Amino acid sequence: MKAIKPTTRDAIIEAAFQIYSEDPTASLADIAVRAGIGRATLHRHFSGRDELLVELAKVAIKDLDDAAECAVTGAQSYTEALRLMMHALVPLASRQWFLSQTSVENHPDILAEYQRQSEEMANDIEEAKKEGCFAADVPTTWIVQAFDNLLYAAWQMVRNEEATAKQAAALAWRTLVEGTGGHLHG
Amino acid sequence: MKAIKPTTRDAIIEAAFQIYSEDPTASLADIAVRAGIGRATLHRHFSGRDELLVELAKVAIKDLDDAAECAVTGAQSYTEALRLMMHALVPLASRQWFLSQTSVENHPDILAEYQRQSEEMANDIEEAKKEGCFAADVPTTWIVQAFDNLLYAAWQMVRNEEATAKQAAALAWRTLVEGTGGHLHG
DNA sequence: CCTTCACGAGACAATTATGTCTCATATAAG
DNA sequence: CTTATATGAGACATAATTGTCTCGTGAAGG
Repeated sequence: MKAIKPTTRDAIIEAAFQIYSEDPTASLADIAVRAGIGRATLHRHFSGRDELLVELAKVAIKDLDDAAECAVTGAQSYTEALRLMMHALVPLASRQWFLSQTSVENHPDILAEYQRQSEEMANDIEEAKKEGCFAADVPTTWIVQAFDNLLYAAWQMVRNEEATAKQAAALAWRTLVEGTGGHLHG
Repeated sequence: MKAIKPTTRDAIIEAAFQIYSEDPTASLADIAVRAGIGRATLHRHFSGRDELLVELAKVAIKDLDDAAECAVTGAQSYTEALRLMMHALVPLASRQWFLSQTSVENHPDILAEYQRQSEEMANDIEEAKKEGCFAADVPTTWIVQAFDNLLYAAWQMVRNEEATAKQAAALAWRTLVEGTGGHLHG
């Protein structure tokens, strides 16, 4: 029961993330095709759409958590940690996207994890504020929103092949902190 | 045939925009309920989902175009026009959202209009660059992405009742131009 | 060679979404 | 009052999706 080859399961999950970010109305058959497997095999790994969605949420939270953790440990300040997080999260934007779009609000433990993650982000931003990275008169909730959406913007740039992940992340961070403005406030 | 009361049709379209932004997998029955009408009535106005989607795209483009036009005419510079557009578009973010998400790419005229709109936006940003609003070394495509996504971030703030439309639009514009940074570049 | 096991393909039923139809009702115009 | 029209409710058929099942295959391991 547990000896299922992990790559197939992973392929399903990755395909689901990809397709969901492109077309949220996609059917399970579409996901199976994208994963390069048969539809029956998908049902061997996940009893149905609900179970798959819950699993996607769990994986998304774990991947994002790991990436964030990894970024934070390599930083010597909250400001630097957030900058590293931007870079680490751009390739995982499909996960972030899934979590922000899907209403897994009925699953209490996933909702709790999601909220904990959000609070952690808000906390990091508050600390970065104290370090002088963000202006004190800008609401933290806005900075969180801006961070998430600029992250998504960076991902779109990469998807459109208009920038590399590194370039896009740098642009997103620069925009968040300094804006795209010219010399007017130098 | 043409004497259909406009309010019912409008109610359907508005309900569809709302529901679509919340749950893209919603059924036509869900839209009918949200619009406060019977499911059969929806089919009297739109032959099916395809026709509804095309109509939504047309309405979205028109609403956005009107709002943008109105904003531009009241401005004396491209920079000011873009700032006014941000304010004008926040309440219409569900339209922007729909256009960016839905794949109406099979409909040639809608696709053409959408691209024309995108190019116009890119052009306005290029002009604003010349006015000194945006740094020359930032790609225009990124500024477009950032504008759209910060617009969406502002809309989320309003939806979460964490800010008024005016406040959120001001935050989005400030972030786009100056960023959320502190005193580091004052 | 033989067994096991994950898999793909496809048949099948159940569920859901969609599109069409009829009928009764309400409302407004004549 | 009468008529035209938009509507809601609901029956109905069709199509799409979903979930379950069986069978044959091919590869891994004994």
